[in-house]
Amino acid sequence: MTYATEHIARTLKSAREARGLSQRALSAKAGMPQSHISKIEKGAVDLRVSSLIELARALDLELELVARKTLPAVHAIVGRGNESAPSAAESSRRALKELKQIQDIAARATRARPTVIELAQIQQQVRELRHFPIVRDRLDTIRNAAAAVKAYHENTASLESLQDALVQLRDLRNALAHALPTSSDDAEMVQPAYSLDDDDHG
Amino acid sequence: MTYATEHIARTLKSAREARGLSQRALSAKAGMPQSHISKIEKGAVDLRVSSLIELARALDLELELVARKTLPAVHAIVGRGNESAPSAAESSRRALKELKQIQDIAARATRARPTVIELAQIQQQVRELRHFPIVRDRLDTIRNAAAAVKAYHENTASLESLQDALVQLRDLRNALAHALPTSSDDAEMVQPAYSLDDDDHG
DNA sequence: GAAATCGATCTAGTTTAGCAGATCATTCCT
DNA sequence: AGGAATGATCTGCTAAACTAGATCGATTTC
Repeated sequence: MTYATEHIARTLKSAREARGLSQRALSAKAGMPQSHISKIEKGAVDLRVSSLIELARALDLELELVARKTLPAVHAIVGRGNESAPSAAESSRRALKELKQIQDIAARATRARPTVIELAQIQQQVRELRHFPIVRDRLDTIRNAAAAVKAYHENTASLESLQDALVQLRDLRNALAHALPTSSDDAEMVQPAYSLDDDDHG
Repeated sequence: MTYATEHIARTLKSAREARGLSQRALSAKAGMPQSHISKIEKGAVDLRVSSLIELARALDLELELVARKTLPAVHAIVGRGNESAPSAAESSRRALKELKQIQDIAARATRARPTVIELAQIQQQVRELRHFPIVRDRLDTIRNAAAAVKAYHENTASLESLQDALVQLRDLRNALAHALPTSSDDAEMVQPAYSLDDDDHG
């Protein structure tokens, strides 16, 4: 009961944050009180399917019932590999913390200088990066970017260095995205579309 | 509210039938009263997520929240095309009825002669065939198979003709399965795996 | 005709999601 | 110090999911 429910809760929460929505903003979109969303994301409620669908729709997500046999293929597309990799998850925990820092600093810097669009773009990149399992050897890139944003915020660095950081983050995101198992690659490794139900000749 | 809920109801029902489970058998597996399952499959209730998950698990299904952008790719794997094709659905209604007949006759014949494994295999084939959108020009194959099973059941045909029918059904199933959009075919038509969230540079 | 199994439908009772709306502690910005 | 926005946490209240279990008509088999 608790495991799958919490998984959904996490998915909803991170989807909301990835879109930069507050609980209140989402509550308006989905047509339910913010207090309820808070409870949902904490896994404190066992929602009804209609609520889950409404919430998912507001987040550009869709509810699907997939055969367990096709799960690997589906996850390859949807992008999982997170909670199935227990050791990799640990290595990316530090990266997540770092990303969170960048987000904070960038948000602050944006309020100080709202005209600098690079700051918004950096926030966007970071938002997306939070969804990839970051490998250790890429952590430096993130640290460098964090330092760059901080330095720019404190007026000890030029706009150029900020743009550099942005490019680095974008490259990292694209590299990670392409590193995911693509459909063309493992099209033959994956469960074919026609063995949906049971096995033959039981 | 109603649309997506009913879609889930249909999915659950056809998954149960595909596995040859009765509502009572499923209720035992999922740990809920048969009366409740009946209501669920009729779309008369707005279930809680925990119930949906329990039910799905009992049917070897898994609940997934997928980004709307990846829906075409996911459907290519999971296998849709059913309810999205309104005209093709009509053409396969007759086929479904025919399949249902084969299932009935084969079940009866099996009880009469439990040692004939071909009968069980035919039932299995039919069970799987029910999940494909049958095109008109394949209907004859099904009709022929139905006649063959009936004739065998009534002792007016040999075991050989029954085996022929089985081979025909198997071939049909495989042909239909391969006719589905395979991953290798439209791998490039499909949403790439890396545009999960929003678009860049909003 | 009897027995079994199927899905649908009722009764009655308990639990809980969901709503409306207020409150609170944090945090950040002026 | 004040103001704005964040997420978490309360208070009723109502609607409905869920439980346990019995019953029903239809099929099907013996």
